[in-house]
Amino acid sequence: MPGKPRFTSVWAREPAPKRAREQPALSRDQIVRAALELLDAEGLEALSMRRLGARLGSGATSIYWHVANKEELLELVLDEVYAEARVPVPAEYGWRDVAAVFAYGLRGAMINHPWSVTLVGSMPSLGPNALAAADKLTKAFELAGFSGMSLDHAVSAVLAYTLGATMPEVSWMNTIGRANVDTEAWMESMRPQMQVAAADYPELLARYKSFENVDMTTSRNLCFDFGLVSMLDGLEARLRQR
Amino acid sequence: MPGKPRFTSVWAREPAPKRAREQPALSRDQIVRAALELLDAEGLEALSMRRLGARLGSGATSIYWHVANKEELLELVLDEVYAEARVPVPAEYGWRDVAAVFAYGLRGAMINHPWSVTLVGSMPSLGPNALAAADKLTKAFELAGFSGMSLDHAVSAVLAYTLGATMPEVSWMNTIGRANVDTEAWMESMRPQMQVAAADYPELLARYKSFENVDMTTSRNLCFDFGLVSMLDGLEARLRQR
DNA sequence: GATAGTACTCGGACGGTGTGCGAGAGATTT
DNA sequence: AAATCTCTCGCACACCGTCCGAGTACTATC
Repeated sequence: MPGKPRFTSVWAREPAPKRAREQPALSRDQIVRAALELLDAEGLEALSMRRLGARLGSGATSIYWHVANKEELLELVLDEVYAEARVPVPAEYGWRDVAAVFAYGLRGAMINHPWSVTLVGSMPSLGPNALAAADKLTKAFELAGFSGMSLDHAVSAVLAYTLGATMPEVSWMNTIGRANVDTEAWMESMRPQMQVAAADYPELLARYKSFENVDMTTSRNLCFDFGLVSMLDGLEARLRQR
Repeated sequence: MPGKPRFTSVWAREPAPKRAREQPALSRDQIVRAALELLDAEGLEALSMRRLGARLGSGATSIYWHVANKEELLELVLDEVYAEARVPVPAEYGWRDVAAVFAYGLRGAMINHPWSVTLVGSMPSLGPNALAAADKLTKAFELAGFSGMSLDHAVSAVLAYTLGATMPEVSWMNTIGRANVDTEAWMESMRPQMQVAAADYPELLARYKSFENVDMTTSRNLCFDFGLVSMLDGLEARLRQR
């Protein structure tokens, strides 16, 4: 009897049955680390169980002893990205600083691991590192005076903006090709297509043309900061009015 | 000679060579429509070229005459989601109303088509409908007094928040299972795992427990609204101070 | 009306994919 | 010594995206 569909996630299962043999030759951590390397080096679609097995010097199906699914493996790897975004301890900094450091940290981590943006769209982030980050953020906001529903909502808002702002950025970089760090070059290479695409929107095109000679990454940073500060300002207003 | 890697996207190619035969038996629109149906009915991983071909009553490979790639097909389908988010004409409403209607519209469209969240993480949104929405939003903001870089940044901020807030919501719903509209039921079914996952964060758990008896969807709506209004407030402050 | 060309359709095949299964190896426990 | 547990892995299955080339039907030209 299948019963009602249950909620499944790596985080709901025992991480490892036990420590039995001295050297299990393969371990969950090892697998996750190797997967991370492969992903960083060759991207999401280069990660197959066979390739991962080869990199680990073991059979492809051996992995399935330590991990139930490919999807579970991806959950584990995604949480590693959240680990890269450090959150300062709440008591020592103001809530705005905590939020900003976290936001920049998460953005940086996602940019460092471009494959992660595809994953955040595919699965919820319930890993220990994601939870820890959310918890610390919540504590900082609580200390600042947020309470009740507003507390959760404020945390969610910062998280949402950070994710939503970073995702298209990285998505862009992904389609351009990760090897191409030369921003000027790809800007040049895509202009003709851009004109075709935006032919119906002369204003939009004009705007993008005017950005040609500003550095792309700093421009992106400014844009991110603008939105982040706006969000924090909006939250602060809500904090003061009560 | 491969040359430098070019920027490729559906939107940069000729949409259809010409109209030659009376009834080409298959058309790009038809394909996109069928794909949409299949996606809505059975989700992203149920969409294969063979299944799509079968649904169209044609061979799987026939599709490749009208569409270069599966990925291109997905770009086309994703843009259809943006089409579902109507943006009121700028001149008749204030910028906040325009932004809010768009944000709610896009969120609704993504919730209606849960597979879309995976796609927005995988590819940039450069389709005509996405561009049209961005253009109208920009016009409304310009009318309101935003200018220069702030204009783009403000539009990006609203877009980013909307995407980032909706994505986790839908991601959640996806893993729970789309057929399960009964919010109470799945809330019940996942509580034990939730406790395991959040065992290290008693405060977090306590907070979620306190939400047990409020309706999940209205709670989500409130959360979305909170963040959106905060963002708009922040933007408005920036608008006034100059 | 014959001929050439264009616009499509489609079956077959190729090289991949995730993963269930069962046989086995080696250490530990009884 | 026997049984049990932990872990590895080759094989096989069903399915995937898509290249290729032959085949069909319609249009344009002579």
